[in-house]
Parts: sequence; structure tokens; C-alpha cells
Amino acid sequence: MSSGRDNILLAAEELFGANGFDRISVRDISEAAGVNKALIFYHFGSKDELFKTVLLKYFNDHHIALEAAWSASGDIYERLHRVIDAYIDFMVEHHAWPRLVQQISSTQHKDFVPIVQEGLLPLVRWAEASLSEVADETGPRSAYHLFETVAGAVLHHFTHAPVLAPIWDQTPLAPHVIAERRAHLHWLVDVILDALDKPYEPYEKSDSQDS
Amino acid sequence: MSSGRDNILLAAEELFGANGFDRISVRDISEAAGVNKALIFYHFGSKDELFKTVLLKYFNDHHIALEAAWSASGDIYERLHRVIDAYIDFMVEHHAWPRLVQQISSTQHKDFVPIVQEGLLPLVRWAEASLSEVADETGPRSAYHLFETVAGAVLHHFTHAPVLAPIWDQTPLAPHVIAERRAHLHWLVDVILDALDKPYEPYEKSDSQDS
Amino acid sequence: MSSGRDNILLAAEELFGANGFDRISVRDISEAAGVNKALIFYHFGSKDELFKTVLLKYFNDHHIALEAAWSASGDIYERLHRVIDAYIDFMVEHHAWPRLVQQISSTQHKDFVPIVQEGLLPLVRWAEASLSEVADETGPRSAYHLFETVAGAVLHHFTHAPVLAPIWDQTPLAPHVIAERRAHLHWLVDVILDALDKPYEPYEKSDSQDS
Amino acid sequence: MSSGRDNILLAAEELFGANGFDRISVRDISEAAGVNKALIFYHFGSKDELFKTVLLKYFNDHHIALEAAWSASGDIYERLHRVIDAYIDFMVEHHAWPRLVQQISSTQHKDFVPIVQEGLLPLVRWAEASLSEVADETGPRSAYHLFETVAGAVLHHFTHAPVLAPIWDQTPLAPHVIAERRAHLHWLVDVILDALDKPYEPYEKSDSQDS
DNA sequence: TATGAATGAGAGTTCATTCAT
DNA sequence: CATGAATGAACTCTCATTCAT
Repeated sequence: MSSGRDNILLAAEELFGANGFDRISVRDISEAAGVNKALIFYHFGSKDELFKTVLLKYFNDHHIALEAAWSASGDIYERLHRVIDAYIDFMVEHHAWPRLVQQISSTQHKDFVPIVQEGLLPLVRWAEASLSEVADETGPRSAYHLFETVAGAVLHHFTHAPVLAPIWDQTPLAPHVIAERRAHLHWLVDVILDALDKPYEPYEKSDSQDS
Repeated sequence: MSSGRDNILLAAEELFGANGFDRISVRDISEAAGVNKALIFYHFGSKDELFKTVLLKYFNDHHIALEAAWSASGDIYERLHRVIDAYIDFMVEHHAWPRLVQQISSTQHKDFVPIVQEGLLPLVRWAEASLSEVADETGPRSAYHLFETVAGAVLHHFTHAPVLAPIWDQTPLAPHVIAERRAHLHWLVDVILDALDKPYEPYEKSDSQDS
Repeated sequence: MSSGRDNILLAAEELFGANGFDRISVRDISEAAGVNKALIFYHFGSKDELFKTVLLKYFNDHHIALEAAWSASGDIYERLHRVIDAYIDFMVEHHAWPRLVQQISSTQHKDFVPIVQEGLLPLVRWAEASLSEVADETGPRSAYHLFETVAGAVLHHFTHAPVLAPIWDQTPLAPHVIAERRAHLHWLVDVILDALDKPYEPYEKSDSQDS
Repeated sequence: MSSGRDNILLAAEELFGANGFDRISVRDISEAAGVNKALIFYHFGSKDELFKTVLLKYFNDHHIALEAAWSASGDIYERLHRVIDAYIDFMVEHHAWPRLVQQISSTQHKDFVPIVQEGLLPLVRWAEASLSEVADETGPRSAYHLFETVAGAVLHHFTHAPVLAPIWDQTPLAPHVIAERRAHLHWLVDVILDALDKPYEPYEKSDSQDS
């Protein structure tokens, strides 16, 4: 039924996602999985490799989910909205996922950054390709920036949720809050797509300076 | 000039921001600061308190910077754009900052989450208040969602920069890339403000469902 | 042909001899032998018993080789030289052997010392008996000391070989070096046997003292 | 008085020498020294470095002792005998020493072999130089072989002592046994020096062959 | 015979923290 | 203010060994 290996992976996902790679010991995972500590090393070789296994599994599922949403029928408008939904659905189902990636990006853990880079690469390339119809080729409205903005808008909700929960007087992961966020993001995409039809008018009057 | 205490704070900022609280030892900091390890405990009492000191200092500076941008003269349009610039400027100057907050939100470190919450509270309240003129009172276009989206769009660039650098063929922290990102964000704010003038038309046809 | 049991014994001899009992794990041996780790316990019961099996096999072969050299025809002079050759030949063929014994004597591993003692006992007794014609009965030229000296002179070359290789500009196990060492040892035995014919004249003038 | 560092070094010498590097844990040493385990890492950084420290200290003392014996007045005959005495005296005083070296040579522990090589180099070079008057330049009676033989004859007694004790009916480290061994070694040196005066007559009749 | 999965004990090492000076 | 020495707790990882199959 529940093999030792699978129990370990499940416990690792949960604990790493909720507390961070560095704050979870192998002992914690073995206890949560109900197995001997040494079994983790038997199956995965090291704590690092266990973490990488979790990461790769997520990246794989993630990629499959977005790909499916994009490749189904419809015009670019429909497809983009479908991808937004798939993206949100994935976060809802795998609440540990955005936090795992954020742990790595915020600590630049050198053993894991390459894994994230490899995992994100196809997603980024896909975004560039699929936005090419609507985005400018370069400049402030290029696929590069559009992707970053939408991804940030989606991710931010899920990664900051537990921190912001007591500030907003409701938990950001409650179904009705998610639904409202989903509506916001669809609205945002519409707004952006509409604006891309019009010529780019740079903002003026700003007197700030870089660095 | 460079007192022990200040050296410690500087080293802690740098190291914590670049590598994460859990991956930096008191020894690392003491060596980077050129002081004895025990001195850190003399001045700050514990590693936790040192980290809190760094956090609070940042929150304070951050708050002051945004407040100054907002309170200066101009209509809401001008002021919002000025805040965007101030926000970006702060990230450019304190590259460790967004990563520190992200470390805490992604690991939910229970000793530090309250600090982040206290630090973010005035910012969030201020955003709600200042957006009240243009935002809906509730729903997908409320101040709540607008703030989250713009904050995510700004932060995402800086927190993911080192991870994405090799994927984009340029470093996201290079001045000209920052300048382009800045232009994008101003454009985004313009687009959003324009759209808020029009009545809300929800996106239809989506067949996705919440978890 | 190559049964699991034999593969294990061969791998164990090689690895234990080259690296030491404590530095070789059961896993190392099972991998080198190409068998499952548990099979070693099935055949030998424990790591200790496996080591003992290797030791006993060597002692047996060793004893047979020396015995054969000694019992063949000839006067004591001829026979001693033949034993020297057999001794050297055995070391050349079983380069792991002297190191195994040395590991035990230098670490006094209490589980294995008795095995070595039992294994050496007949050799020592035989040496006493066979040297009785030429050696003094007691004192500095007794069989006791002669045996120790010659054994040390032979063994030392083989046990220190890998350490001294880069110091001498040649490897001590190269055939021509072995041949020269062999000649030296025969010369040494001649010199000692000659001297034993003359009355013992103790060395004088030494002003050293025991501890 | 007895600083933590010195206690650790003394305990390490004793335990490593008696039981072998691999059979002694850091915990064993810390308990024998009456200090906390972590203090060993504070002072020496690692178990390996602690062992190296012990080795280097011994090599230094050893070198000094032999050098003093050799450089004092007298002809080569007197000086060689004095070195033999110094060599034996050193073993008597530091009974752990020959076993430490033998552990390394018999296990070829790759981190320590270089240390032994560096430590032995000057001793070997010195032996070559000092024996140049009496030894052949090459061949079976070269300084190379003479050194190896005498060193083996001396060392063998001390390294095999505990193993052979129950075989001989007396302990090889008892003062009167040491005294007898000392007499034997002086006799051996005399015999060898005398023989070197005569031309070399190779042993014949041997029908053995190199592997 | 042979194996993959599992385990308890213990290894070396790091860490935040304390304290006498 | 500042330090070197010292410590208890916890960490990742390895090991010999067992057992169901």
C-alpha cells in the first residue's frame, strides 16, 4: 500500500513546503513518515537528493498541467485565460509548491538553483513563444515583462498568504477568496491584452533615477 | 568610525539577505564583520534578535521612503507613479530586503512572521486608504487585489532575479534592465488606472473550478 | 564457477588488505564482489567472521608453504635459505597478507589478536626448533631474537613498500627490486650464520639506559 | 595547568596508539580527556587534523632524538651504535609511536600517508648519507637495504610485542627483555659492519623465482 | 541461494550560546 | 567592549545487521 519511499516523499513535500528546507531535519521527516531515519538515506542518498526529488516531481506535474491548458482548442485569448486558471488550480492543489521555489530563490541555495532554472526554462520559453502574437518584441511591453508581471501577481497571493492572513481579515486560501482572486487575475489579463492593442505611450513626468 | 556593532549589522544584512537566515551562522557573521563571535551576543543577545534588528531597520527605512513619495504634492495619478518609483528605488538600493521578507514568508518562521506582519500592516493600510478613490470597495478590483498585484509585479523581478539571470540573456539587476522594468510598471499602473474608470465586466467562458 | 561465496572472499582479501578492516564496509565488499550485501551475512554470519575466514585461509597457506620449504632435503644452511625464499615468494604472491597481520598487531583488535597468535604459534615454535642447532639457547643470540630480526627484515620491506615508494625512486614491489631485496636477505642470513660460529662478544661503550 | 588542548592531545596519543585511528571515536577521546566532544573540533578542526597533529609532534621529537645521537662525537662505529640506542629509547618512551606509523602503512590511509612520507624522508636521507662510508653504492648491500633491515629489526620487536607476548613466555616490553633485544641489535650491527668490510659474495644454489 | 527494504546505534561535525577574564 | 575556551543539543550520514520474500 503505502511504501516507505512514498511516505517519505509525501512527508517531505509537506514539511519542506511548510517550514523550509533548512528548518526541517531528516529526523522530522522520518517521524512524520513513520519510518526509520536511515531509510531516507537508503532511498534518496541524502537530504539534498530527497529535496531535489520533490522539486523535480513538482516541476514535472506543473509543466504538464500548464501545457494541457495551453494546447487545448481556442484562440489565444481563450487559451491564456485557461492557462491562468490552470496556474491557479495548481497552486491551490499544491500549496507547498510556490513556497519551495521561493525558498530557493530567496536563499540562492547553490545546489538547488540549477534545478529551479532547468525547471523554469521550458515555462519561460513557452511564455515567450505564446505571447509573441500580442506582445511587443522588445521594450517594456515585451513577453519578458508581461510574463513576469502576471506570474508575480499569481504567485504573490499564494506565497504571502499565510503572512497576510491576519492583516486581511480573512484567510487568502479560503475558497471564496481564491475565487475573487481568480476573477481579479482574469480581469487583469483582459486589461493588459486590451492595452496591448493600443500603441505604447510611455509614462512621463517621473523624476526618479536609477540606482 | 566603524564600531563593532555597526560592522555586525552590515555583515548580517548582507549575509542573511544573500543566503538566508538558516544558512548563515553566527560565526559567518562574526568573521565577515571582523569581530569575535561572542560580541554578537553581547550586543544583540541572540541570533534571532540580531535578525529582528535587521528586519526592523529595513521596515523603518522602507516606510519612510514610501511615505515621502506619497505625501509630496500632486494628484493621485502622479503620487502613485512616484510611489512606484520609490518602491523600485528602495529595492535597487537594498537588494537584500525583498529576499529577507520572502525567506520569512516562504518558511513561515514563527518567530519572525509577526515582525513582518507588524511591518507590513501600515503599508497595507496606507495602500487601502490611498487607493480608495480609484478602487472598488469590494470584489476583484478592490484595493486589496490591486495592491497585491502591483506589489507582486515589482517584487517578483527582484526576488527571482538571480535565478532567472541565466534564462534571460541579461542580468535583471543591470541598470538598463531595471529602467525597462520601471517603464513596464508605470505602463501597467496607467493601464490599470484607466481600466478602473470603466465598469467591471467579469471574464466569462472559463470552465475551471476551485479545488 | 565463480560462486557468490568465493567472490566475496576474494573481494574481502583485496579490500581488507589494501585499506584495513575498519575502513572497508560490508557494502564495499558486496559491491566489489557483485553480490547483495545480505548474502555476506548469509554465508559468513558477520563482518568479523568474514575477516577471520580470510585470516585463517592465509595462515594455513602460509604454514604449508614454509613447511614445504623446510622439510625438503638439504643441510640446515640450505634449508634456511629455502625458507627465506618461500617467505618472500609468499609475500609477493599475497601482497595483502603482511598488511592484514600488521593491521591487527598495530591496533590490537581484541577479536582478531587471538587468531593471529594461534596462527603464528606453530611458526614461532618451528623457528625455535629449527634454529636450535645454530642459535644460542638464551641471550641476545637466541632463536627468539634471530627469528624476530629476520622476520622483521623481510616483512618491513613489504609492509612499508607503498609508503616508501615515492621516497626511494622506485617501487619496492617491482620485480628487480624484489630480486635485489632477496639477495640482501640471503646475504644477511649468511652473515648471521657465520657470526654465530664465533663466540659472542657483547658491544661495549654504550652509555644509553632503558627508560 | 592541564589545558583542554593538552589533555586532548595526550588522550589522543594514548588511544590512537593503542587501538588505531579507526577504532577510536572522538567521543572516546573527549571522555578520556575529560572535556566536551565539541572542544576537540574547536581546537583541531577535525578528527583527521587531531591525528595529524599527534603524528607531526612525534615525527619532530623522533627526528630530534636521532639527530642528537648521530651528531655527537665519535667515529662512525660509535655513532651508529648510539643511534641504535636512541632509536630503541624512543620506542620505549613512546610505545604508541611505532604502532601509529604501522597503522598508516598497513591501511594506506590516503590522508595520512603523505604525512608519514614527509616525516620519514629526512630520516631516510640521513641514513643514506651516514651509511655511505660503509655501504656499497648500489646492490644488495646498499644503504637502502641496510637501513630497511635494521629499522625492521628494531621496529618489529615493538610493533609485534603485544601480539607475541603470550607466545614468548614473557612480555617483550619488560626492561630485561628490552635490554636483551638491545644487546642483540648491537651485535647485529657489529656483524653487519664487519661483513661489509669483506667483498660481497652472492648466495648461490637458490632455485626460487620472482613471481 | 539470493535480494530489497528496513532498522538501531553510533559516527563526525556544526551550532547557538555561556562565561571567566 | 571584547575575547578564547568551553559546552549541550542537534544535525547529516554510515554502518552492521535483520527479515520477509
